[in-house]
Amino acid sequence: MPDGTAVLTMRRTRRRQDPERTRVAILEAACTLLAKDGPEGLSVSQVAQLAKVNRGTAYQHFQTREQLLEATTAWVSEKLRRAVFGDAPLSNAVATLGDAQGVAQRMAEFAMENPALGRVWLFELLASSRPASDPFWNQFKTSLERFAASDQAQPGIDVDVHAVIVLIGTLLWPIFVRADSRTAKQRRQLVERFSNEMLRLSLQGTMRPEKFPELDAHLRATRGDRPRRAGTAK
Amino acid sequence: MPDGTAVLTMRRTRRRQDPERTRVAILEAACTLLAKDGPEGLSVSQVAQLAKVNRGTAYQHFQTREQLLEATTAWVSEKLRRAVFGDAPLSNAVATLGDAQGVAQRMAEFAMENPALGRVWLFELLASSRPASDPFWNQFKTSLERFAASDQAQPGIDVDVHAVIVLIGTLLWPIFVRADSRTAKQRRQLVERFSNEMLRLSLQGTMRPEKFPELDAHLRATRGDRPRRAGTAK
DNA sequence: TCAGTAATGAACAGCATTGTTGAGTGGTGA
DNA sequence: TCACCACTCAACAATGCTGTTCATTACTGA
Repeated sequence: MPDGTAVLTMRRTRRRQDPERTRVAILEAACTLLAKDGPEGLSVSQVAQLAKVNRGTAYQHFQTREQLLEATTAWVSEKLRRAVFGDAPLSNAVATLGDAQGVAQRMAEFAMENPALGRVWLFELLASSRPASDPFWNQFKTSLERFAASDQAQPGIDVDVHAVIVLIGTLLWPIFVRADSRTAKQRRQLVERFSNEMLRLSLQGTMRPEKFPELDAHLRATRGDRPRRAGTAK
Repeated sequence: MPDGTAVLTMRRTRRRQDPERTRVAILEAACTLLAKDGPEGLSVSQVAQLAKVNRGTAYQHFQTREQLLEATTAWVSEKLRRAVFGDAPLSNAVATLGDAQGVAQRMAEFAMENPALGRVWLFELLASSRPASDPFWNQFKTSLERFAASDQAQPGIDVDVHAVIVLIGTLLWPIFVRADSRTAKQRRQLVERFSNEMLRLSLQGTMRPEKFPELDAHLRATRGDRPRRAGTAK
C-alpha cells in the first residue's frame, strides 16, 4: 500500500503536515510489528522506520514506548469493536439485540480481512493480567448472553466458556490458514467454510446423541447444576 | 529474591553437577518467561537469573539465544504431545483410535494445570509462519479426523475448522480464567465447566433447529458441498 | 507573504543485552 | 586421590534501544 505522500518522481518526499494521518501511520506500523513480534518485541525505532517517519516524530506523538503500546492496543480494540458492533459509541442494546448471527458473520469477515488485528488483540489479551476486562470481549459476551437467554437458544449454554470458544476460534482461523497470503476469492471461501462449520456445529453439534445415550441422559439430568451467574469467570 | 551468592546462612549452594537437570531448569525458566513476554521478549540473562544458573552456564547448554528459543518450544510441544497422547514416540494409530473424548479430557486437564505451556505453544504457533506444520497440532487433527469418520459423529464436520475451534478454546480457557491464581479445587471445577459445555455443545449445539427451519434446511441441502480433502487449510 | 507548526536529523548518555574469553571452584567417578 | 567436567565469576567489545535536546527544514493556513 503506497503511503499518502507517494510521490510523483520519488523526490525526497517529506511527509505532509497532517498530524492525524501521521499518528495513524505510526499506529498502523506499530500494529504490524506487534502482530509479528508481540508486545515485548516492539521498538520505537522499528516502528518509526516502518512508518517512514523520523524516530523523533514518533516520540512527538507518543511520549514513551509504553504509551505507544497502550495507544496501539486501544486503537486495535476500538477498531475491532466498531467493525463488529458498528459505530455506536457504547454498547447499544437495541442495535445488537438478537443479532448474534450478524455479529458472528461480521467478526468472521473482519478477522479474515485483518488477521494482524486479531492477532494483536489476542497477544494483548494473553499478555494482560485480566483478560476479562477488555471492552470488546465484554461487548461480545453481552451479545452472546442475550442470545443464550432467548428462546431461540438451546438451554443450558455456559456463556463464558462458549464465548471463549467462539471468539478465539473466529480470530485464529484466519491465522491458521494464512489469510494474508490468500487471494480475495480464497479468503471469501475460507470465511464461508468457517461460518458453515460454526453454523453446523450450532445446529447439530458433533456427536450423534443416539450413539451416546448415557452421556445425553447425564447432560439432561445435570442441566442447571452449573450456577448461571455470568461473572464466574472474572 | 536472594541471588545465588546469598550468603553465610544459605551456604553458597553450588548446583549439583547434573547437566540434564540443569538443562531442564533452564528450559523451564525459559518457558516461564516465554509465557510472560513472548518470544521476542526473552533474554538469556533473565532466563539464567530465573533458573538460578550462571549466564555462562546457559550459553554452555545453548550456544545462542535463538537456539535456546528453539529448544524451548520443541520441548514444550513434545511435553504437550506426551501429556495428551501418551508416551508413544510417534502417532500410534492403535492407542488413540476412537479416543477423541479421552484426548479432549486430558488436554483440558493438562491445559488447566499448565496454562503457561499452552500459552507458549500458542505464542509460537502464532509467530510461526506455517502454523499447520506443528507436530502436536497434526496429531490432534488426526485424532479428530478419525472420530469424524466414525459412525458416532455427525456427518459433515469440517475437521480443519473444528480442530482450530476445539484446540484453541481448550488451551485458552485456563488463561481467561487465570488458572494460575486459583486453588486446585477451583481448577478442577473450571475444567469440568469447560468439559461440560464442550460436551453440551457437541451433543446439542447452541441453536434450536426448530427455531431456524430455513437454516437447518439449507445446511442439510448443502451437506457434502464442501470438499472433504483434509489438506485444504494447509 | 509570513508565522506557527509538523516533521527531520543528528547527537548524547544510559542501559540492557549478546556472545566471547579466561581463570577459577568444586562435585563426582575412576 | 586425582583428573575430568559442570558450573561460576568477571570482564570485554559490540550492538541496539530509550528518552532527551537542539538546530533545521518545509508545509500550511491566515
